[in-house]
Amino acid sequence: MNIGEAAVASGVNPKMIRHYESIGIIPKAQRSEAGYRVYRESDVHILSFVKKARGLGFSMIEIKKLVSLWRNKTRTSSEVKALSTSHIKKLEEKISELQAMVDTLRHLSKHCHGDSRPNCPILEELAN
Amino acid sequence: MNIGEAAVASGVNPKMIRHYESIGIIPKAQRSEAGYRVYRESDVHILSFVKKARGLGFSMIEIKKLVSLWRNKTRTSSEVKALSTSHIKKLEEKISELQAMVDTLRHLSKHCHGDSRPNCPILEELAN
DNA sequence: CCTTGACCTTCCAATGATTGGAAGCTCTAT
DNA sequence: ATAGAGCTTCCAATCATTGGAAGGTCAAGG
Repeated sequence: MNIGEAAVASGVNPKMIRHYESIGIIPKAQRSEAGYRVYRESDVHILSFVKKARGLGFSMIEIKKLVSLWRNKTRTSSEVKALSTSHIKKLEEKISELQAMVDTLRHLSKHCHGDSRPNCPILEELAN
Repeated sequence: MNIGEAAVASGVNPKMIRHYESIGIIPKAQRSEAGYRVYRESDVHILSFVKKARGLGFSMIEIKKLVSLWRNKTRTSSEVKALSTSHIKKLEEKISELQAMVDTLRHLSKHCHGDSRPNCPILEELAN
């Protein structure tokens, strides 16, 4: 499989596949005589894994750990769970932060006439 | 006021003040004979405005618009409200996205024993 | 056989907001 | 006079991703 085919098969585009290789997330692909990267099913499997993990918001560093845990048959599920739990915590902190912004903005917007007059509680709040 | 004093007064550190100047968020500060940036109360006021807007998650581009609306006495509150509303929408989309991740992860974590065994539904999910 | 176009390679750069450091100048206080 | 704090500019790194340029390779069709 060429990188383009692996990209279609995994849902990770060629640019990112090369990038993941360069930062060590995935092992260095074998090369054809002409220097083209060559992929097997197992490589596509790793790429799909990475894609799913990205979809759950894990950082590349965390994904590197997840991949190595996945590959390591002597891992303990507690290691995986710890990684997941701490990630959930970070996500929830971020959500709280964003929700607080929304709450503030909603409150301010509610009191903004939104008409042709210049008077606006949103700007007033920012200015104080 | 020097940049350091303006930083304390506004809560925006000197590095960021220079950065905001360089990208045109705030007007270019006047200079002392020695080339030091000199700030007045009104400059600090803008900086505080920017800081508050950042705290509400607005992007620098949006903040640039907000500052210009704030400075423009012929603005309409509908312009401000539109900016705020579209920002709220983006925030809520982000929250939904993060919440979906949390939901999935919580579900997977719940079924993960988190003990010394290697078996782990989190990895299994990522691998499928 | 040769050309065309699609694909591959590497390298460099940009995004957005922030932070860090280096090298060098200015100010203040001792 | 000198030390130390603060200022200046410039360059670089973060994080994940995307874009482009310049050049090599492959497969198909004339």
